[in-house]
Amino acid sequence: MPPPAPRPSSKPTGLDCRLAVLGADVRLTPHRREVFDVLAGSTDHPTAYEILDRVKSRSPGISLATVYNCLDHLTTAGLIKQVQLERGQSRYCANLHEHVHFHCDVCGKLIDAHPAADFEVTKFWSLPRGTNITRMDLVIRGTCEACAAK
Amino acid sequence: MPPPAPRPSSKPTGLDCRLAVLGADVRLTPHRREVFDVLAGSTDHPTAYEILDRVKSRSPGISLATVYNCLDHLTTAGLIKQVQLERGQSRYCANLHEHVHFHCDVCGKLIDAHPAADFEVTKFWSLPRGTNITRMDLVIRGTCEACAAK
DNA sequence: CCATGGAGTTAGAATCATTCTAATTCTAAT
DNA sequence: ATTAGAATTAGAATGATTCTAACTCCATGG
Repeated sequence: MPPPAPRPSSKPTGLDCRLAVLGADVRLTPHRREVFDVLAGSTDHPTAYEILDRVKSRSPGISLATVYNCLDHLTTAGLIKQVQLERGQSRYCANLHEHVHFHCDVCGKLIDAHPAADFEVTKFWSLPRGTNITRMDLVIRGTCEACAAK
Repeated sequence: MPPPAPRPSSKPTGLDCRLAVLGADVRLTPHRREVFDVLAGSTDHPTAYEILDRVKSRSPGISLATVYNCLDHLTTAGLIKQVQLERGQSRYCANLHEHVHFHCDVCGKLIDAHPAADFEVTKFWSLPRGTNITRMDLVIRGTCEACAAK
């Protein structure tokens, strides 16, 4: 069967508002908005389950499936980042400034590290000609201040 | 009860041989050896399950649990690296030269990228004083040569 | 205004990767 | 040979995520 004709994009009214400032293209439904707000108000890179817990205080009825759904939409739109450190749960982060992550091998804490100087991937690693780079995820690992002091 | 006295480290004989060249400290049992060999002979960063498949041709009886067990030991010993790109399966890599990974968002291919110049994390990202860095994992994302050409 | 359709939401089931458990086998040092 | 610790195993258990199918909501068009 033929693919369905693309639906004419509706004007942003009502729920169809967008975070224009950030150039993102998602409908910010109440749940998505709350998930985003919770994440924006957290600095500890919560897991999906932790986010559910925090969103519940405002929207008691929300389900984990919806949290995952919202997180996926927000990630696709570039409003948040998914951080995959190791096997198991993904963590999420709404720090939209350019940054990388430091992970303490001892206590497991995740710390944002902000750029001190401009950095160009291609200066340091060679990739096949024609490769198109869109972004990079850097995880620095070691022992954090507090754990190193012990 | 008192902790058991540390077992006197035995001399490497028989299976207790070690990959001295690499400075690793694991007993290389036949299975671990085979898992390592399969990985060393692969450039496609296989998953645990793919490794099982490949090892099976030599050791038909090996189980997935043993593959995971071997992979964990080899990873701990620093003989291989575990690469976590996204939710889902971990991938493994026996490229022991310093390198980072490029991941194609279109076809999912994972490519090793080798350093072209010396790189110091602390030149580019600021971390709290006292932080002790032991290693870093960089994933560059974008579109690979072949997919970009389309 | 009401009907329609698409997107959002939901609970719960299903899936998938990984880890655990308990029994068994192997290895190296008594 | 005996023994203790490590490795291995199958299968069960767990945990995170995704899927499914029903349901709701809103914007649009008749």
